[in-house]
Amino acid sequence: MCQNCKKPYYITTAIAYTSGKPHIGNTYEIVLADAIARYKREQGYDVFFQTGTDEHGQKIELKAQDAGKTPKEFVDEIAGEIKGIWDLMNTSYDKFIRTTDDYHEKQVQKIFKKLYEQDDIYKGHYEGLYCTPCESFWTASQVVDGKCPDCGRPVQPAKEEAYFFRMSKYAQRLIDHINTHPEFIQPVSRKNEMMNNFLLPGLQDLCVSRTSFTWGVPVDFDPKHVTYVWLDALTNYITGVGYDCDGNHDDMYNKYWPADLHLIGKDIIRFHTIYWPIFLMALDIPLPKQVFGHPWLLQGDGKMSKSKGNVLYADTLVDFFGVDAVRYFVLHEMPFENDGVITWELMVERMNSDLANILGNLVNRTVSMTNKYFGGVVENKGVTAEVDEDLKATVLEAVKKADEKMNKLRVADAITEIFNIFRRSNKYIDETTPWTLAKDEANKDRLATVLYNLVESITIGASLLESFMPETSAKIMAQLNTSKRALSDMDQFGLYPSGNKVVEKPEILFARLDVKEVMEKVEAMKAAEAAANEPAAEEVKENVVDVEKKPEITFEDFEKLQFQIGEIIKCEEVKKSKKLLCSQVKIGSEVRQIVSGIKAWYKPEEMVGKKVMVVTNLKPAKLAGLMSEGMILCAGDDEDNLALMVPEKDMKPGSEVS
RNA sequence: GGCGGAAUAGCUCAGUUGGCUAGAGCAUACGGUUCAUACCCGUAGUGUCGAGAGUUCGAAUCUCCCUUCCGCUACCA
Repeated sequence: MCQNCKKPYYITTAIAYTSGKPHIGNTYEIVLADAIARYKREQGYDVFFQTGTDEHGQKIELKAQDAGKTPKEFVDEIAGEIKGIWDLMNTSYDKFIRTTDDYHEKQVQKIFKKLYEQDDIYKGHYEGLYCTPCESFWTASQVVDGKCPDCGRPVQPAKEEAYFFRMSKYAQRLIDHINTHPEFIQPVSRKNEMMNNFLLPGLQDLCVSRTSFTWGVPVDFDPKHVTYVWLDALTNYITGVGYDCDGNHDDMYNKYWPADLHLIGKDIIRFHTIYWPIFLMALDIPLPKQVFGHPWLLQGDGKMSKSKGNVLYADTLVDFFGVDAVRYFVLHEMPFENDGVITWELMVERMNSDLANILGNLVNRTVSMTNKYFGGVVENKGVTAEVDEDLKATVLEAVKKADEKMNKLRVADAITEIFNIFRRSNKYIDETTPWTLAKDEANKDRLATVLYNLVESITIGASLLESFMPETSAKIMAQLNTSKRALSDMDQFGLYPSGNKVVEKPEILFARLDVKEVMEKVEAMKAAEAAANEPAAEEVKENVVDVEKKPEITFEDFEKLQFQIGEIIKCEEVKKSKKLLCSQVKIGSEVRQIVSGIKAWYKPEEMVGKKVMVVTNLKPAKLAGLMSEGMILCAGDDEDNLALMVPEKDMKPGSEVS
């Protein structure tokens, strides 16, 4: 590499799934990546920042169908919406890749073929290990007594073929890599989880193709298969920079791969730290340097979900607070390892105390005083006092500390360090009391120096802020009539051009908000939304769950099942298990013991007395050491809600359901 | 059930290899100030550092045990 060339830095986010509009939790990731990317540019790296969309899969095929669109039309629309939000948030990505881009699909096909030809991928046969009703495949170790671990029915020879990747072949190499590169998985606590749960017990082979749907990248040598999610999605990180399976890589690829950082949600750490590295090993490509699984941004009243009506979208928040306030909030409120919380009240609080009071007001009072006492001219007269030293030290120290925090990806902590500059500056005003100095002409030069020091401190602080709040940073620079200070110049204090003139009238950067007023607006907005959704038939369509379809069965198959009403007469927790409840259920004249995995949704005492629908001719099985003679039926959706099936009228226990 | 982590002020958390009266922010109360967006600055706090035992001159920090919570995972008829 040449001496004058900047060091490359390649950062990616996960690609967003185009099944719907991303909420603020999803948006957090791109903002976080943007802050890191912008900061790395400040540090002098040649940054390439890639994001994009994951657009294949059965769920999208079904959603498109419901919307009366082709899958491509559907994903075009959603991808556009996602890109719109990324742009709204002022994120500086260099590339927006879509898994439906033709160069990507082409490479996925080549990669699939290559891996197949070198025997890393093989066509699987599930003889004796396929459960037809569950439409699931099991490995020998998963099958219990020759029966499906899911439903307990005997597993049968394969009916559907699929391609598998031999994960175990590379497991040891990956274990060694992780052990010798402690920075690879961040935060480190995740490393143990991956090791103990997957790598050390032995990796299962991974299914990499599907025949049950068609909206995907076809396997070109066996077209009834489409590539299943991970081999398609993960490879975006290399195809986006011009990887070519035949070796004719784009220069971009040679320059930027291996990636410096994959920024992803903690839910997909496994795929990025196990499957992805192994795919790369199979392709004989270097591994990314670091994978950071960030925590989640949660609503105060639980996980965001449409049915709860508590989903927050970036654009809604921006309407209330503005882009930079939202950026500030998600970046500041999210710790490194634990989940962060977002509520309207917290947003208002941060907005008022940090942005309006500490930062906005500081700029405002400084500019005002400069105008009032010196007609806007900022001049360093060099009349120093002891307090100045502490101010300077704090400012220069904050620059260093923020830099250290950013190098460790501690973005929230870095912001806190920057705000220490503003806090210290406010204190400096109180210590120097410019309004007192102004009363005596003899102190004029001291007063000028004080204001110069303030303007200089704000210039440095606001320059640092650029990575996190670019618009605000620019606005402050405009008010101070200067340009952004380079990071490399921040090791000294006093570069603000003496004699420069600030704007005449300070513009309010962040207006204080009244919590009550905001909450009233929020309630009004929610009410309007509810009213708009209520009568609409689309609502029904919107609020549905799509599940993988099971093969058709005959009436004879159905007749094999027996359903009856059972009354729960006793119910207690299964102590050994986290999820199980053990119920005594009266069905006709007999009482059966049934174990169900519903502890998270129902307390034993609220189960008692309920009449429920039971599958009564299911073969008894042992669960956590207890016999279970049947199955209590429940409905579950994609948002983790669960409801018992109870008869619409009161029925006698034992009544048959047909 | 397996593996891992956590428990510190009202709230959110920080506390490096054991070492002086245990810290920050927010919220609260009181005081100061008036350049500024009723802002800013200062002071005050309360803490059996989850319970118990141990090692040590000395433990928030190390060991053991208990309780509670969380994460991943298995099971979830």
